[in-house]
Amino acid sequence: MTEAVFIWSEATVARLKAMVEDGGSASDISNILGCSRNSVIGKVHRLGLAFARGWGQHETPAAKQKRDRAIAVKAPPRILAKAPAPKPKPKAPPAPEVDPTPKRWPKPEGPEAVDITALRAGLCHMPLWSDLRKGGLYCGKPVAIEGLSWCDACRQLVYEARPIRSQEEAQARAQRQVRQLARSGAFA
DNA sequence: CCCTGATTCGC
DNA sequence: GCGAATCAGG
Repeated sequence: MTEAVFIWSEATVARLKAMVEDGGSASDISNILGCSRNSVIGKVHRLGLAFARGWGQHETPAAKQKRDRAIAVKAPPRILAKAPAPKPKPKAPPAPEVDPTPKRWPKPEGPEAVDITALRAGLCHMPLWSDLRKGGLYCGKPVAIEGLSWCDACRQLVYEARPIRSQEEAQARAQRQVRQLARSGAFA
């Protein structure tokens, strides 16, 4: 069995960047990406990036709650108390129109894509796939919650932790998928 | 001792 | 370039 070797692929680096920008800690990111904390710190350093908070600074509870809430876009309204809700429901409620698996990388270009000069709070900060080397376009879609760095679709991409089996296999699969998506017009 | 990020240095 | 070991602050 070939040992799984972690590789900083372009996609992985994009996820790293996004999470760093979002204020994620080295530990958080390493757990999600499946590598060591030192690996994340070292990579961030070599990329010339910086973590949102400085040295030894623990995330303030307020900031953490805000970020956690932003990440957990759904779920907040927990109704544990037996609310005497009137519960009208005169007619069949429409099913949630949320696509459970929007597993597609954002389009390389689009009407909302912005460059670094136009990127601002409230717009999705997700770096767009293959244009990283071309000067960098960002998703630019409005975010759902203030303080959030990405739109829903991009957030799901970033926080989708993948178990690492064979790196070569994973990369080959990813490249195959990208080519197929390109052919099918997913980026068009 | 927990957490955090920073730095070094052999690979 | 990578990251374990080590260092340093909260």
